[in-house]
Amino acid sequence: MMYIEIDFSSDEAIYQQLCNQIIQGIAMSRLVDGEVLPSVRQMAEDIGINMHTVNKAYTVLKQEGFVKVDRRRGAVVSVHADKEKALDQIRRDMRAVLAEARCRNLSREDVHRLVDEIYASFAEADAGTGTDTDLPG
Amino acid sequence: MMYIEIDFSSDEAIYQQLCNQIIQGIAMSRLVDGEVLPSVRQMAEDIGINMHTVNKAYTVLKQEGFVKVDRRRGAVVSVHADKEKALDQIRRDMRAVLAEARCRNLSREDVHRLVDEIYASFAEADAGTGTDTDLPG
DNA sequence: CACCTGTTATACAAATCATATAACAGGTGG
DNA sequence: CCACCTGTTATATGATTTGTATAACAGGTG
Repeated sequence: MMYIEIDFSSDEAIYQQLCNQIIQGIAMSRLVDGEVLPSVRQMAEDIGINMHTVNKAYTVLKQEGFVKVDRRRGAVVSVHADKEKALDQIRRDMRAVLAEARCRNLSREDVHRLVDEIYASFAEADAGTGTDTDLPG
Repeated sequence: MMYIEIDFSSDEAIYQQLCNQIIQGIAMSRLVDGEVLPSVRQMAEDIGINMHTVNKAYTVLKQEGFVKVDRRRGAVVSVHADKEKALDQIRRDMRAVLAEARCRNLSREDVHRLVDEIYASFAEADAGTGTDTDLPG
């Protein structure tokens, strides 16, 4: 199972951090389609938080289509989302980030480099798994 | 003054929406360095929200270096932020957005196109102002 | 039938969000 | 000096969110 690390001093909600880390885990192929996440009780015990906080994270992930629930197994990674459906949300979020970036005098090229850097870091952990990526070199 | 539009049914906090729209206004050069924002009381009345909600937004913008306060004039747009100081936050936010994008099967090239599209939209309103941009064509 | 899943119902404390009324400190202009 | 404008602060209140806690329920497995 992948490492989950929660920053309890962060202003970001615990369930939100958990969601983000799982999504990033999927992006890095540390979590692959069909993989079973730890049960809400197990995950809660591992991290040292309440069961309901984990459940809330799973519920959000389910609503956003990152996991599906199999009653016999539990929460299963399931990435069958199409581009178009989620694009609106991504566009909104991206717009906010880019507005800040532009105010900080980051050029379009700077952002491209940052995107490449992060996408590369996603694929790094993915190197030996045989998964195909969109990466150059 | 630029248009501010609040979505009261949104799950995003009002002061947060206000911050984002002002930052996007700066990114689009609808708000330029030295420009005076409406007073907290005026802005609150215009939008139909409480003075303190506006004040909270201004306080956040001040802490993040987007405005400075001139006691005689009020909140003044002031973008003197260096790249490096704010880069960590941008990198974190960008990483979260890109993780979701990659899970939605957006390729690196797709993201580049999205970035170009948004950056272009920033510069559009900026077209007749003589401000130099990083845009191609 | 025990045992594992997610899920739901309550309840509770703490924090956040938005509102409201009121006052204070500093700068401007009549 | 005095109204008048700024941001700012102090309190208070109500709604919502967050996280925790105990407990129970429904469905699938062995």
